[in-house]
Amino acid sequence: MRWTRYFINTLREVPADADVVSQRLMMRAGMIRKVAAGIYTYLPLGLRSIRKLEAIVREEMNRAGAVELLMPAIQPAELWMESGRWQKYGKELLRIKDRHDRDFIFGPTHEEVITDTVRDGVSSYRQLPVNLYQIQTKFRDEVRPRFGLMRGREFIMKDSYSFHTSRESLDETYESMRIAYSAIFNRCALDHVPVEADTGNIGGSASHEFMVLAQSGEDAVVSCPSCRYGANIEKATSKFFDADTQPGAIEELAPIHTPGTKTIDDVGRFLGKPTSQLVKTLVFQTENGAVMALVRGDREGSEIKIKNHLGVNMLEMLGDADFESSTGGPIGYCGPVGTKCLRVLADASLKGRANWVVGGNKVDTHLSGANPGRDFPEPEFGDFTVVFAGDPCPRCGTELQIHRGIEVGHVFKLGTKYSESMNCVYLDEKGERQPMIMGCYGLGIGRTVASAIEQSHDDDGIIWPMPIAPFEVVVTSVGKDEAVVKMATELYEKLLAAGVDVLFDDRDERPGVKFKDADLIGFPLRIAVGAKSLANGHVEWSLRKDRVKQLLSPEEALAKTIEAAIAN
RNA sequence: CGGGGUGUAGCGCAGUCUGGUAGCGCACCUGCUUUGGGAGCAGGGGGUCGGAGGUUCGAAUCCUCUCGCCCCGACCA
Repeated sequence: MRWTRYFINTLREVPADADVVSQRLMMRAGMIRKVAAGIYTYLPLGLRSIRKLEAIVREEMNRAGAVELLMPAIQPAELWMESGRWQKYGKELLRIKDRHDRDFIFGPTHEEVITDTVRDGVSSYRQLPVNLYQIQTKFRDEVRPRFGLMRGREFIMKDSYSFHTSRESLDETYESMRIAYSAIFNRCALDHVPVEADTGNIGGSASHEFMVLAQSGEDAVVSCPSCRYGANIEKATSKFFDADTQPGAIEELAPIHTPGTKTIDDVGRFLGKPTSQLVKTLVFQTENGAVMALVRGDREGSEIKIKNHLGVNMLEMLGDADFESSTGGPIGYCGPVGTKCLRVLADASLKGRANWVVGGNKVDTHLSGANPGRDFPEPEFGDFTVVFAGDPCPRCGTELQIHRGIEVGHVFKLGTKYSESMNCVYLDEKGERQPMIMGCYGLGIGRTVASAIEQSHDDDGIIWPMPIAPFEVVVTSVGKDEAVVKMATELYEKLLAAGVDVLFDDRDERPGVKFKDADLIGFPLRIAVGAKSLANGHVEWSLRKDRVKQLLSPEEALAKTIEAAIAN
């Protein structure tokens, strides 16, 4: 491809609304163009990288035994009503009506359609397992789209769904998908880590996310530096020891006058005790009513963990308005003794501890010597707190670390959630109807490309990993000298003939402009042809990643380029 | 959904307070000079100032409504 015949528009200035590096560079390099919030055009250069990644994904999916199909972006509401997600999915579901006023949605994911497809096409255990995938544009009406391709409302995703007759079979496919995902990210030279994850809106029993570690990541990843433990902070646990707490003698329940101590820090200061020895009370509103969660004073409650434990759809901090009527105590002095809350949860770090200091459900009053089982009903113990950096690893006890990460892939064991609600069954060897056991596997295409840029760039532009670079090589002619143009054209044509993905910068521009553009777009290899070096029989060969220039004969440059390009 | 900000040429911005009919840089076109890391000079094209309504002799500027976009929070694949 010749630059002058292509469609590239690089920007010297950064668009004002781009705030992460991948978005800035993709916009400046002319790869994407914003059309509306979270909605982008993939310009020719950007589309090339997307297509290259898609090809890699197809290869690895096919290798893993998955079979490609393509489902519609638009889906009838009935399927979503059947699975129950028409109500549950919320405002992110982009809903539309057709001319007959019938309800449809733009698909954010395809569990419903694939389940409908498979229940129709599979009736015997002999046809299972099957693993189907597609690469397609998804729609999620995000509350706050941002960061370019990182969080769009319209985005390209690879999604696969597998159907099985047994847990073991699901485990096998799940494992093969995890291997395929790692292979894909490795081929893109992405520094990634698989971690345990919450299942969120999709549901199911187990799930892992593939995280690319990057400062701009929107997720927090907890990892252990010595064993392989890694988890999204939503899911992460720690082996949390409470060394300070010895059961000791059981005290009597006694009120303490604690005027003006609304926060846990106030109480700690007032009583002269570290907050770790106090109990913090959190109250949430759910669709079933108010719920209380008790955590150690120096820890933070995890809404996701609490929500999962309760099995509710809605969980939010209880507002001021109906606080007292729901809990029986004022804000700041709320506690488990005599509470009106329906359920009381307590973090595992409190288990076995005696003589709790808790809110007294009366203004300016706390209670000491509160003992579960005696002074208030035994709470439901569980892991309800957020892991902090430095907490002991749940597996080996080493201090955990927390990093920012970008979620580029997510695999789930769905079990029978959709097959049961949607009656997706097969006949087993005995002729009995059984729900299929399902798995699903998502991979964000645009997000992966953006992540590659997040991980690999410098002040001048993108440094592409060769496999997803829009072009592998740029041939830059420097000046209009006849011999230069002739040599550059010849090199370009030979590279083309050798099957190398090459762009010929044949523009009538000053060298500085061409080099700056080449660095910005980030072609992994560059051959520059200029009059001075050509007079000595040389062209200049360099890699984008180190920009070390080598003077080579045209033949050597050609051979080296072909070797480097074909190598991947 | 709450809070804050912003909308003027393809991109980055000034002009708005104090009303007088739109400007700068980049990009683009023409010419000359230049030519190995975003050239110089000269000339030129391009904007219903987000939209609607109002006030006024006159509105980018003041008022009302509305829409888009951005940030923080809440929420969430």
